[in-house]
Amino acid sequence: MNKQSYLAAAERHCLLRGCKLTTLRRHILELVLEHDGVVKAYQVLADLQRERGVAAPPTVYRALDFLVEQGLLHKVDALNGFVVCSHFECNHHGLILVCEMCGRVEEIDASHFLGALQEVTEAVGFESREQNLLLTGVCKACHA
Amino acid sequence: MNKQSYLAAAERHCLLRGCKLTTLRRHILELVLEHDGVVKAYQVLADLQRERGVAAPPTVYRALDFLVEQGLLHKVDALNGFVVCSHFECNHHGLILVCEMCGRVEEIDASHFLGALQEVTEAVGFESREQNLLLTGVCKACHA
DNA sequence: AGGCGACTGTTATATAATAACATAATGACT
DNA sequence: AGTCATTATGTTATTATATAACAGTCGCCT
Ligand SMILES: [Zn+2]
Ligand SMILES: [Zn+2]
Ligand SMILES: [Zn+2]
Ligand SMILES: [Zn+2]
Repeated sequence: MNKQSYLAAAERHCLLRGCKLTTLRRHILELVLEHDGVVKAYQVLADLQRERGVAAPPTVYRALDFLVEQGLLHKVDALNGFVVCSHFECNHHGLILVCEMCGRVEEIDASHFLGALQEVTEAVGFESREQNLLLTGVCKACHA
Repeated sequence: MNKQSYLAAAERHCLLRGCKLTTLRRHILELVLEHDGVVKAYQVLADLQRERGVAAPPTVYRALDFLVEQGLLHKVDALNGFVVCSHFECNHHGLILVCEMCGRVEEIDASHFLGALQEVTEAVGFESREQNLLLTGVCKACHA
């Protein structure tokens, strides 16, 4: 999926959810899309400043939080970063693999697995919030 | 397991692994043990300062990193915190459930799951580093 | 027009983590 | 014991990450 159609789909996705992908939010989503893999908030901030002049952290964080909330991005806690979700339309349960060396991200479907996981947690009365699990490690390429 | 026997076991554990639980590291482990659930580095720092006078961040971070490396603590990325591992001696694959509301932590064994998980990731050539998985959500008590 | 709710701008600050270098303690070897 | 390498700790400064708080703007409804 190229960037233009991704952005169009993202816009539809937000509308369906009753909220708006504003110019700013869309801009920031574009900036994230420019990168491969994990992107950091302050990197996005720098990009934004380069393109638009002055900008402050809250501007970026608010937009990123919005995008995460809408499922367009996933937050990568282990790296203080964000990654694009490439299949936000299906109600997926993804397993996100982040390479510690190159920063590349691979999101694989693990619905069956995470369903089973949910059973385990529910057995102890725990209601899990996230539907996307994240693992850090070393990818195929870097692992050689 | 009470604190004294935990600390003794921790000391043995380190020796077996060919490194030392020094006075400082032990002290910081004790400070973590004082709390329930997730503890933050700067909280430990404050505790240390209260007990010992002056102390700086690197002192705490180095000790915490050591303890994580030895498997005595787990790092909770999602909350920038640390939790005690209560069964570091068995070669466990734990699933750590962190309550977003109260901060309490429950570590349940999920070896069979994580074994299956490993198979999935290996299928795409990814070598996962962590053996302990973390989920955030809402615990039984807070969930009512 | 007026008021409301959302989004955004702006300034300041809080929180988390590390770099870089200095000093001290430990242990191996002669 | 004395030398030397290694590890651990102290110290200062800085970088990185994230949020609070308030002010202004804009579209929309009445
Ligand atoms: Zn996804
Ligand atoms: Zn890689
Ligand atoms: Zn554990
Ligand atoms: Zn709770």
